[in-house]
Amino acid sequence: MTADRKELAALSPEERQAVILEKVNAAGRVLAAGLAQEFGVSEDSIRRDLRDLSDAGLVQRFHGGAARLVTPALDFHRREALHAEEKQSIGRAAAAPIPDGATLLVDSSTTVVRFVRALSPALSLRIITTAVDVAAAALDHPLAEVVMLGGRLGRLTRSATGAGAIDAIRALRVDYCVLGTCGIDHGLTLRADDFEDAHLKSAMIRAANKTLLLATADKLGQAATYEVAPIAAVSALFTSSRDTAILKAIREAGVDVETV
Amino acid sequence: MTADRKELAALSPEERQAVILEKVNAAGRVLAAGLAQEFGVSEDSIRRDLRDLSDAGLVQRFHGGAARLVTPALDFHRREALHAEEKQSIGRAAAAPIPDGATLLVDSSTTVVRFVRALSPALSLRIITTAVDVAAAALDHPLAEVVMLGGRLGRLTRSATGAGAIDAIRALRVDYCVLGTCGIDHGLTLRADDFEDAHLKSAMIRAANKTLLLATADKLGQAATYEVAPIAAVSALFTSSRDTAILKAIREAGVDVETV
DNA sequence: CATATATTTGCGTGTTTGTGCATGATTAGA
DNA sequence: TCTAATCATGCACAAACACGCAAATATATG
Repeated sequence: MTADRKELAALSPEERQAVILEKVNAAGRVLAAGLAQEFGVSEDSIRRDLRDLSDAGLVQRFHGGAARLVTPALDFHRREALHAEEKQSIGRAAAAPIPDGATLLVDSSTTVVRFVRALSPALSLRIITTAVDVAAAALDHPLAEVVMLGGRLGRLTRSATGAGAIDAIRALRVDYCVLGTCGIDHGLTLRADDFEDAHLKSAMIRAANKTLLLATADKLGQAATYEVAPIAAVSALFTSSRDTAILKAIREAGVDVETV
Repeated sequence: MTADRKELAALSPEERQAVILEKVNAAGRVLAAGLAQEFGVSEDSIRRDLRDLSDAGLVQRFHGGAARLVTPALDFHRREALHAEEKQSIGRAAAAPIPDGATLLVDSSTTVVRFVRALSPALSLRIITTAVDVAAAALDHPLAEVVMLGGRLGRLTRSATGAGAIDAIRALRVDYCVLGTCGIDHGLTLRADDFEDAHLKSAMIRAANKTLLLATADKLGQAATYEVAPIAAVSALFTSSRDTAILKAIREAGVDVETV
């Protein structure tokens, strides 16, 4: 949305790099030659930008351009296999208190996929999601009604993004919002590079009566630049972390913390 | 080095290796010659890729290609592949003529999933679908932009239904519509019980410049109650059927029939 | 306002990487 | 064994790259 260019107005390197980073995360990969033409600068400047972004650890370079850090190919399944047991038990714990007839709004993450799989088959549920993998898992549930929110799919999250999805969420009113992707510091945080997702998640939280947060141990204390919501917006946190200091602080914010 | 250098977007070696690794793990084994053709590079480059992957301990090489390092306990993907070599070759045949830069509107079926997997990784495509499994497969394609149309998901087709999806399709204008679920009699037919899907499919056909129909042998001559469109609405039929009588009739309706 | 300093940019130079082709070596299969 | 296919190695070429330098621009300071 910010890509509006005034044809000849020269952008500062910072601005340009911000736009490039956005493009990389949206498209998966960009070519130096194409960027040079788009911005009306030489390829050298683009290369300098790419090097800066690479040094900052935000993109991965290759000959001809740059790509997103985590390539889509080495993918979801690999991440899912990582810390599988931990995610499994978090998912199980979070699924336990879900009552019959509930409507759930579920974001995209490997942990919430476990959560969906752990939901009792005896429950009649309504599961709404933007993520293809969550939708696929939810369809295996015998009684769930599954609604997929559409849009352009992000390669990394394998989930819908953009204004369409956000608008659809704004029109919703659900019992539970189930999140698994956020880092937790003083609030729920996301890396700045997917700031579109941040809007999506805060819309999800607003649409829900209660917000459940599922977080593996590595998520706690992970400060990221973009704050989606204050920690008090969360109703309950399910985590494998044993970091008593942080957990105590979260409890004192009024969050029901359950460790597994 | 003159001649027409490929206009196709060249993948970096890293990206190519990631895709190859995926293919190896999905298919069990790959052939160097086939990969070279798919990626539009020489066999030498493929061999270098395979050597790198082998050095990294990710695949096992053999003369002619490479194989998965550890064969997982019988996978349900494997069962599907074994049972449906027919679908595989139909998908491959239908994928072959798709040009670079095309926009595809894809319906839900196991056959079109094969089609999506068979699309050359060297192509820049835009894949729009209502089916979660198609979306998941499309996200593995390195250059595709994937758009998921939202809505309530049907349990059987694992795909969006309803007025929302139909409206979204009405607003589209695409190059190819790829269908795999219809029966074929005198026209494209669907069982009466999913008449909502019939509306969806006819909207998809109307949105497209060309309609490709992928049909396993059992689909031909299968009369069902609801007619989605006349057979002449189809541009090309890819099928494993050898039923000369029906195929002749279809050809005479102006459809380009290709048997595999 | 003028000058000094810093930043950014484009171009030239040499270096690295990726690729394809040629030439032998190796292997699978008859 | 023999034969054809596959493979490794060396080489050449083009594309992409990093580095240094000078001109242009922006920013700061007296």
